[in-house]
Amino acid sequence: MSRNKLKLENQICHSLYSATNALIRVYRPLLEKVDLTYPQYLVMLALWQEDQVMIKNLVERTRFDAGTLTPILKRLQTKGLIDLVKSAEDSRQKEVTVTEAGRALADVAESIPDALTCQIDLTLEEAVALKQLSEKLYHTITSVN
Amino acid sequence: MSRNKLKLENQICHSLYSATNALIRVYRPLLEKVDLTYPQYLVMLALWQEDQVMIKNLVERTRFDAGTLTPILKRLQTKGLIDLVKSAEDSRQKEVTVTEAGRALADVAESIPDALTCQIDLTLEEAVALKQLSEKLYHTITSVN
DNA sequence: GCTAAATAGTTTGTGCGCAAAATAATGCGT
DNA sequence: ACGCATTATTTTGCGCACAAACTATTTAGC
Repeated sequence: MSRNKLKLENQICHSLYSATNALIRVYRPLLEKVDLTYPQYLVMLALWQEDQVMIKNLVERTRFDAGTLTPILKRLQTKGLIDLVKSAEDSRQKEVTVTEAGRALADVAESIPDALTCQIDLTLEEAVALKQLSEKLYHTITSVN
Repeated sequence: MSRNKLKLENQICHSLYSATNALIRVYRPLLEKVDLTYPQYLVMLALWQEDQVMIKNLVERTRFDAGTLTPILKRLQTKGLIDLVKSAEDSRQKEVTVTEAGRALADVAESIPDALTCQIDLTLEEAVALKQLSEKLYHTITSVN
């Protein structure tokens, strides 16, 4: 059997890729009630945990590319969910703050994680294993630098 | 501890999402020698296994949206790797065929899977588990319809 | 046989994802 | 103090990802 390694069904990345996209498709209707895309939601999750941080900090926590984050933040600002203020100490940096409206949105978002869990038919053990393996993959890849 | 469920580090999807993106970033330099993006590479993998198929068949096997696949196929055609011919029996359909140049590219692509494996530091068991869990997630999500 | 529904594929518009280049401000060496 | 590397962020350009609307063809119902 030649070219086994080139077989689509042997590609971990294809499974990971299609599962991720499918999962985000499940999120989409749930995120409609907060009017956020999944990447925007991730940024808000990070900010609900800790805001008044520089963009650099969000790059680390969300794992987004800086070039990706800039337009996302601009859209969140346009929606009135965050404020972006040039830092006084170091004017290269910008501080991101959640507005009152942005903070109020967290109440609406509270129901999303449970609603999602209902739609993915994995046991808790499977979910934890999947998360841990993904984390390990991410860290082994990004630490090779 | 309030809002635990909204914590970024409890989000499976964030781990999956960032791991997938990181993995595709590892692919990018490897795919340079065949001048393909990762999605284009996935389509070629599918076609190297079986071509002379309709686009519908590729939608199933690659799990790409039809609207995503159309421009990818157009680019592969522009590169001279595939031919697209309107079906004689059912002229709504198009048959996709790998050209000679497209088939020759498989020889170059042969080295990619091994090169990739070297860069991700997972054991075989972990890789298999990650793939199987991703597959299960994908299937439970997409069968809910 | 004609109309209505279904199917295959394309188009359009918005939003990432990211490499590479650009911009701007800070820090460092001497 | 002056130039030069570094750092933070933005811009540009291309390629997905996908919902929704559209086109063209085939199939089904009657």
